[in-house]
Amino acid sequence: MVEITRKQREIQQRTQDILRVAKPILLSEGFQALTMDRVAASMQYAKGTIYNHFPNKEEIVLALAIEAMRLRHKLFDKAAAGQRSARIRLMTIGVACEFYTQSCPEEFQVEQWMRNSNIWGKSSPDRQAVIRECEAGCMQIVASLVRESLAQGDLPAIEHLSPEEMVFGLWAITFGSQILTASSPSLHAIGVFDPIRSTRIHCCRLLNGFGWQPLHSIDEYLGIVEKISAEFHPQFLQIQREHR
Amino acid sequence: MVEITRKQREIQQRTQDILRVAKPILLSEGFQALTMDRVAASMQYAKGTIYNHFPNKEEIVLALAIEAMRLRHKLFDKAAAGQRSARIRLMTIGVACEFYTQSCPEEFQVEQWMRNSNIWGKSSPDRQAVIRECEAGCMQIVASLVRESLAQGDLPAIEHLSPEEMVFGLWAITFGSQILTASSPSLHAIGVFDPIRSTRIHCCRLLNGFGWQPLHSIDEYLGIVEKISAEFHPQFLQIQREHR
DNA sequence: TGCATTTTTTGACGCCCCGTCAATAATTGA
DNA sequence: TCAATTATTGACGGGGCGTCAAAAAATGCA
Repeated sequence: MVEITRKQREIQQRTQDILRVAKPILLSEGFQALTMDRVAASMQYAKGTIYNHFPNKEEIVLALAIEAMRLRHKLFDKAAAGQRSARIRLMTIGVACEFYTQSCPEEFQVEQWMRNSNIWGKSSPDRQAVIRECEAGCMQIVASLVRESLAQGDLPAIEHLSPEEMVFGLWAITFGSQILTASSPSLHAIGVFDPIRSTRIHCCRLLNGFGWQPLHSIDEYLGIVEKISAEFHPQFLQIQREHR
Repeated sequence: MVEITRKQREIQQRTQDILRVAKPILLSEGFQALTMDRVAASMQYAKGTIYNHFPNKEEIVLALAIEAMRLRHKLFDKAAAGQRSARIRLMTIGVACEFYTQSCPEEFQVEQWMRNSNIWGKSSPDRQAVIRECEAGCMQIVASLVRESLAQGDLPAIEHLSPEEMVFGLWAITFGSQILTASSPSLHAIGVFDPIRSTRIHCCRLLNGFGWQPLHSIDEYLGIVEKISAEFHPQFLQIQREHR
């Protein structure tokens, strides 16, 4: 079962090689520049061989997206670990999101490609399922922090929102900000100069709004986030490196 | 100058006809099903004629997106008009967003296609500029409500955020929620059953967090939003109809 | 080692789409 | 009426997708 022949290893390796070739093409020239012929040619294989690994080019993008989301998941895991309060660990996840978007721009970009309905729609249910699992996994990490706080009493039970719905709010604002930042070049022109800072502030307001103890003033909050950021940056970098 | 010959009118009409033919193809079968040959064939024109109207199919999508965003803009205008307090009118814009996403799903969908980097990247700077103007116009409507409230004293000047950055927060959470709702079929499985209600609550928290008077309890807020929704729904429907 | 069988690789092929452009048709206006 | 202008047409070159029969390589068995 666990036995893997040399041949099988070679094939797995080639799958990796294909991804390594495809990624820069996708990132620097876009999806439509990513052609099977081109991938094959630049690896000195025939096109048919590439099709042995991926049934179409959309699957290549999804495979890249799975790698990207695994990295995101690892960052979340690291952020959520440790002995600190759930609120602090939640903030650390926010920092992880910032790290991911800023220091892993390629992975972030790949995630955006994956959300592209052209691509998503043509990919296989199998890979779609993996991605959904990964997404749900990330969600679970956050949701369990919320539940932990509820159990601890730091976070009052709220009649209006389930833990998951609270996560949904944080998720929406973080995700929405990042998408807008990435896709709205007019933001700066419009008067939003430091979207990361704005997003932090909005998250703080949301957490305080939930009544999540201890409440932080904006300045306190920003200070703590800075400290967390400085502390975790090297660890996140390490994870990013290990991710190959 | 204002004179338009019969011929020119015919041509403008045909541009419209092309859009009417293209829209359902795009919406029901996706971008890749939208081919110039197909559009031409289903209108009984030669392909070249279509190319006289649009230099490529991406432009068709952008033209549809411009129509969609014009509708959005009109809804925002209606929502922001009237004599009520700026806070209420801002909430009405939130309701307009909900209406747009739910009752104009085709337009909402087209906006998503437009954001697709394949499509955006191949379209002309002219149409891109129109879209950006439209986006900025919507942003301005909201930002001016914020400024109005600052001037009135309902909204305390905040040392941390400019009006635009406050809008950015509302925009991010609304937009983020809608995108997640539209593109994350796992949401329901994850425990978020009523994303619209959740989003309303998060917006309320944000507004209260800004110290925007009068503060509303969640229940008050939800009640007011319901009332606004009931009141404006017919008007919004009217605008939608007039929009052809 | 030799040979038959299985597995893998290859690239030409059919199909379809894009965007062009010379030829044709329609319209205009004098 | 007819020359000049404008609009329409669809065949064409270029290129990508995904397939598949044939060729090559690897494997296993005597």
